[in-house]
Amino acid sequence: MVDGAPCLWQGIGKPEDTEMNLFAEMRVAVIAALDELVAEGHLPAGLNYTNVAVEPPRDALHGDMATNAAMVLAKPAGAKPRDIAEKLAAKLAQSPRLSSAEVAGPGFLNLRLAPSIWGEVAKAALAQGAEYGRASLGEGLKVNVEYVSANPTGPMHVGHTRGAVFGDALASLLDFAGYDVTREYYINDGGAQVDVLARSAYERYREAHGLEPEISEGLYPGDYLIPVGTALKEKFGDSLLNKGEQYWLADVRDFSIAAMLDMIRADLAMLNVKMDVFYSEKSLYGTGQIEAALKRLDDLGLIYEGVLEPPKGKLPEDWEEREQTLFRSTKFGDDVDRPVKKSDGKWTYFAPDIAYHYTKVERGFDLLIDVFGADHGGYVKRMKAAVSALSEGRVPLDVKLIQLVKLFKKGQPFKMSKRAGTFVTLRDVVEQAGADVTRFHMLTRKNDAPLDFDFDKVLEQSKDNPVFYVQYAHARISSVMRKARDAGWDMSDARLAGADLSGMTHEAELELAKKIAEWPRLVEIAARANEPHRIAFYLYDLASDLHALWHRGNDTPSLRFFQEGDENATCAKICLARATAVVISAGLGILGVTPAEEMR
RNA sequence: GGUCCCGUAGCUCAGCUGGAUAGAGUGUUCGCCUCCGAAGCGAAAGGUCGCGCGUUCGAAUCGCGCCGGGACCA
Repeated sequence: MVDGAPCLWQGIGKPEDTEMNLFAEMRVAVIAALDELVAEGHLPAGLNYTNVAVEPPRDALHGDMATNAAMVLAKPAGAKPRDIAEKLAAKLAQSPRLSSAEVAGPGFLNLRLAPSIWGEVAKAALAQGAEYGRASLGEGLKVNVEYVSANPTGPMHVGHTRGAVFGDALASLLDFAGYDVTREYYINDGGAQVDVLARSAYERYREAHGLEPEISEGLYPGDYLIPVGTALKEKFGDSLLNKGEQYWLADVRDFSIAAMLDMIRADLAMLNVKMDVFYSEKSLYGTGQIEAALKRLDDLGLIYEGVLEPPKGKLPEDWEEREQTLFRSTKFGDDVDRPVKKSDGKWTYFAPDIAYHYTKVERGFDLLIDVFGADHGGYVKRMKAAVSALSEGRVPLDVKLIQLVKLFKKGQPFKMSKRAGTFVTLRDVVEQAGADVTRFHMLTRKNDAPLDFDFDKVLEQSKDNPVFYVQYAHARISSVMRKARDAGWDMSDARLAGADLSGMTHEAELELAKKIAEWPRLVEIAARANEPHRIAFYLYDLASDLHALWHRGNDTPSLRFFQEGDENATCAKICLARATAVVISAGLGILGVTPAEEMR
């Protein structure tokens, strides 16, 4: 709300924390009015208002917002919906912020806001700038979002790219919705695969010495290890040559992991993905942390020695009909209990995962989110079981699975194959499409739906490319503002905030202002659902309204943003345009996309 | 065999955690460039929301069961 705006709800009181969310504000007013009806004896006391909603109606003809209050409360209040709605309408109609309140259909109350509200919305967006729409939904709760977590054994591919973009955008969205977010990457540097990495790099090291590398089956054949071999030679000279693995494995492994992580960090930077914490799996070993986590489970009576039933169908490779140490994950909804220590006394891969998540619980997070590739779907139940057990139900773990990316070139499917050398890395994608385009496009689909990525389509500059369409809207606003400044006029936010918007009455203008008014509500909905793609769709709609208004200006000069020779009128028009740009910019910011100033 | 996801206009997909006559883009048909950036705009046509049962004032949305597609266990 703009500073100094009067409290306009007569005797009802305006909530302190509405953040110019008209829908939240109106809901508070509706509930206040209901309370008055209770006080006056028209409704019984003790009604539950949780299902009372104030929403935009599907059909704009019904007004600006609608409430279902009368229908929700009819039964518990023992009254007819339309009777309640009539009384509620009479109460609300007293507000100068409403121009009408009409009962419709089975008991909807359709509300139409006073025209002056829309100007206020635009100015509120200007005044709050990048903060407009920021929500307090998260109440400062500490949430840990773990994403990417690619093995440090090679470059990241397209699948990682989508997970990285999704996790990053989700983290930003939750931050904007009022959570205290930590972005985290779990480095799988403790398992057998990093030994394979070391052996592969060692062959490249031999190659750097002019020897023929023996890249046997099971080693990583990629060219990306050639520079690592060269670097190993620079560091160790020939001191590692012709020696048994026990002499060099640890050194080469540490060196190679560091090199891979450097590469991964560079890739993430290219994609504009940020991390707060890189958490090493290896740091859990030899420090008693795995033991501590399992002791915790043991203390809760959830660890036992036992033999698992053989699974139906084909036997998994790691199944053994021997006694091993098991975690009673079935108590928390898993299908079978899971081994944490094999019969030979070694940890299973699950054990460090448990310990790692235990550190998250111990680090005081209120909510955990893991972003996994869809191929890890099988681990979801056991991880949830572990976190639920370790935190005694206090900390929820939410796992977001990222579906496959299907690549296309000129409309033709583009198969990835390591053998054929058509392995598409994150770097390939970003170099060809650009970080902004890649990010936006990957966020135009729900995380659990497959995504088509066509290198040609995403770069197309046309309306059917949402990235372009949204960027173009922002660029147009910048363009018209440049034009106004070139006329020698002050277009600062401070000046625009003083604009007289009483002339903003055309349907196309109001449409745009109403869309801007929906932004705070949309942020909450998207955050609640953990669905950043909703931001992308909203931005497309917003851009569409901007473009529509722009084109109206072609036929109707009075609707143009630039009003020749009239500074005050231009100021009023550009106030709305600038408010639109503020929201586009904030929305793109959540998606991690840079707003364009021009489209050259 | 089991687990998870999906099924909405010819095609690609949204759909507000249960609301009114289900929406965009694309494609088809029609109208529109002397006009702030046509790199488009406006309009029309197009749907048994996979099928069935249930929950209730009210279901594309929630539950159960089928059918079909995908991913994973591998």
